[in-house]
Amino acid sequence: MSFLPIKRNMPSFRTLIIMDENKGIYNFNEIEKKWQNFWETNKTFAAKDNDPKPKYYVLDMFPYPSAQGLHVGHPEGYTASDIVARFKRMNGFNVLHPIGWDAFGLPAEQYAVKTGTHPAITTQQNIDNMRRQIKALGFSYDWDRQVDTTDPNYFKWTQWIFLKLFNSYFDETENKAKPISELIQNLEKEKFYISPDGRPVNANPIPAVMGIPVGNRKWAELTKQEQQDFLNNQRLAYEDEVAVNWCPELGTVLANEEVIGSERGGHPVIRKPMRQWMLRITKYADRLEEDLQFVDWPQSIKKLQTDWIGKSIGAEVDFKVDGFEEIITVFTTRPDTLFGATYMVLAPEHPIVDDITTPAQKQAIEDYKKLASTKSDLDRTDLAKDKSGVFTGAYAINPVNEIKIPIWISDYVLISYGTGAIMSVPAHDDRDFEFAKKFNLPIIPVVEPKDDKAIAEKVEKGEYCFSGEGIAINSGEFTGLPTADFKEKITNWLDEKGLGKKAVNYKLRDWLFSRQRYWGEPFPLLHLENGSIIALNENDLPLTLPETDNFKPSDSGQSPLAKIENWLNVELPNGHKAKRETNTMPQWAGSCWYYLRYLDPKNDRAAWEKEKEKYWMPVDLYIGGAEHAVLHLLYSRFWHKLLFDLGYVSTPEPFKKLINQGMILGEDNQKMSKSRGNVVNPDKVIDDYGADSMRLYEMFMGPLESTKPWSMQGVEGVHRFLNKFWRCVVDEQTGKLLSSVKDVEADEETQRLLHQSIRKVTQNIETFRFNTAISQMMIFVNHLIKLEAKPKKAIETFILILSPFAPHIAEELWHLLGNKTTLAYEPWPQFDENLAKEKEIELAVQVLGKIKDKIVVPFDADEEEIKQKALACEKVASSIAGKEIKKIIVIKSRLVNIVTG
RNA sequence: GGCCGAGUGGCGGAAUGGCAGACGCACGGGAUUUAAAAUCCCGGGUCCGAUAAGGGCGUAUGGGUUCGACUCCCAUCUUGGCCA
Repeated sequence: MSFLPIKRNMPSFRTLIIMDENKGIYNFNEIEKKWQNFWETNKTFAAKDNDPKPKYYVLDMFPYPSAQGLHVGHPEGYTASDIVARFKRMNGFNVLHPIGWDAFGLPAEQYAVKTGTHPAITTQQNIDNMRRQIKALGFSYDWDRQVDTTDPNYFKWTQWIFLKLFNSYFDETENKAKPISELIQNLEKEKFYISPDGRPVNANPIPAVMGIPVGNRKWAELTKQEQQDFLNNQRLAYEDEVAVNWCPELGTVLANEEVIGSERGGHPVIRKPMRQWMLRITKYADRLEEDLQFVDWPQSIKKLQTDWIGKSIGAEVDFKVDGFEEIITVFTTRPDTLFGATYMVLAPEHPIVDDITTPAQKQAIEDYKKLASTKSDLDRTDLAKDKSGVFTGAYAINPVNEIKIPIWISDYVLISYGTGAIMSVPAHDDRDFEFAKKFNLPIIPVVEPKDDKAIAEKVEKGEYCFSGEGIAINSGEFTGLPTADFKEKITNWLDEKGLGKKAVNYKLRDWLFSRQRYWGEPFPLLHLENGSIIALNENDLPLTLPETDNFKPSDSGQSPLAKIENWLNVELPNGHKAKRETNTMPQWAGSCWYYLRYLDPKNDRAAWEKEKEKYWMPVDLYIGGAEHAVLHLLYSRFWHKLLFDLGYVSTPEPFKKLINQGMILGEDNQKMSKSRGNVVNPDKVIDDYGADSMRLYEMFMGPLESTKPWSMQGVEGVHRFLNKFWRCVVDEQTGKLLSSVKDVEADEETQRLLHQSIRKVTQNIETFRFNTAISQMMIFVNHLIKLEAKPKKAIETFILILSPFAPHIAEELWHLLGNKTTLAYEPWPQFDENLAKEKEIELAVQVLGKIKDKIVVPFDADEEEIKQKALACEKVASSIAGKEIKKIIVIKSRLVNIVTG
């Protein structure tokens, strides 16, 4: 007999236990390891392609393998999806439930800059660690389908999709992408001409009769350079000189969406014009917005995307500049306020600024431009800040009344929105109003609010800014029109006079797709000496990263790749020299399509096999954090639509149903962070309480989608529940089946509770309300433990409904009850409504909605019987004495309400 | 500033028009133990009653709809998230 310290269900307490007498305690560490090994060696959760069973694809947002490892927030979503995956398997579905690694990214690269360790090494270590952690939680992933975005066998296909973007154009008439080779063919055959504004247009059907429309040109008439430029203007991936968010500290540009994060990280961002790769996501703006109606996503996420796309309908209006040839075009959603435009504002970066600035203003304008370039869009549009700006000295002419209005520059106008120029209507736009007040510019009211007289008066005096709709005033021949009519009339009027046209504008910008980094997918492109760009052949993919030990970006904004000469310089088979593109793709690239690679992860001939795609897609359930509401989800949908247009995928949308798990706060109710010291380590929780307790607790905390604080004592609570159930089945001394577990028929109450539990757990899993499912299971176990003779059949059934939540203990007990194989594919128990019914029910008896008494009636009592019994109550009788009974409301199984007069 | 969500015991939460506080945590009392841990039993929204019986009040605040409101509507306050 030996005395050994055993880790048990008392994490903070070490004790000596006589081992022989405790063979049967709930040793979660051992059990969990055992079943994890079992599942792995038996490939229990391998998904079968082309199985006759109905398919179900449950996807988790794959993690970035950080050095910190798993956070307790990760297993929340992962547990929820795992419960659904296991539930669906038991319900006869062929389930695809994969995981992988979104492994490119800045942290590994920054670590490399600091230490010289290659990011691939750091990344691999982090993946190994995180995989260990995830495996320790017992998720039912098909591990043979893992993907790693940094693996050349993976990013080969990321590059392949990039080539699809590069080699496609967007056909406006069909509203879809097509191979650019088709466009070239049509141009060569002169089915298409090129319009004066550089768009491909259908050639006239009867050219012999009609001739070429004025201004249109044939492809052959263009110079080589013009052809190149034209194609670059059509490609869905194109190079452009844009004012970017340059972050000197990170040594890279950032997408607009990323700037906020960077600023929170304390890295300032400045505006800087640079040559960049862009993706023409704006071509898909309408479809990205419209197709949201087909997906089952939270309303809030759909709205975020709609707002991000930011479609607005208005007009483009041309303003002449007094004394110059140039014309300034502005976009406005309120063309009805044109008569109230008293000045114009250009973004400081607007190309016309230098041309029109008068000598006297030159210095002031220069200084202001410099100042503005150091601010990000966020700083510039911040309403809380003071408006600033400088007069250029030039005047524009308002096309509706020929009045000269001063042209200013100000950083509240962004070059990236609309045309980079606005007409200012201070009477009806808050920011214009503030600006006009500050610089003493005239305010002319042109819209009168309909209902509120007091406000109307103030608006007329120029004391109040009214941005709503109303009736036009001071607007020449248009005076008296309601806003909506006015908009339409003036837009037509402008169009007729050639002064403007109807226009749609989007907040969504083309996607800035290049980063000046090492640790990302290289672009499969070559720059020839003559300045043209050619794409690598698909057969030449993957283009891998060169080895180096210097990961520092240059100060000029070039990627570390630009310094690696033997990779950079290429000689083509024809002897021409070329340089590789030195930018790399942003982290979003790999995550844009990973859900497709899971379908066929080892395929080296194609990104995925079409048949497999047809079988598995779309993703039925996608669970992940709400922080990806606009970025990842919008980008993926964009790529998916491209692939759909080109025929590589069969569904227009990738993710059918989406659920966001809520945030988990620290025990102090604050966001978990290292600096606060409130971070919970999943390894420690699993060590002390086991994976099953961890999983169960994460689901028991509250509704999946809400934010909620962590509580170690809460973990202990669910751990006690598992322990209790263990003791319902296992003799703690011997480790054998408890002698009170017998092959007996369950009594009526046990039967009822069991079927109520099956019903509740089934329904709750279907509606993702895991917390109440667990409560119900606790109620059942609280009952079961009191039974002298515990019916074996009922226990078996209960194990099955517990198994998606706590799979290890379920498998172990299932095995102990004499079952020979895994329960992962056992049929899900069905409930019987009759058995779940209560025999007698208690009803509350109310008089005028106030509870007076309670009665007990048989389940199937009819209304009349219930009424009589309710009226017979003594307390009821006394409170209705002397009053007329108007009606009696009977809600079966709930209550009776007696309404008196 | 805009949009979205949330406010229920000491705490996490349950009840989505029908008995408010299921289930769990923490707490108090008891059993078991030499003692503890673990386990089991009992208790509990709050106020007035005596520690009882009984009753009043109670789901952020104020109003409304309804036989009946935590639940629906309007306003206000607080708070979280996202965006600017």
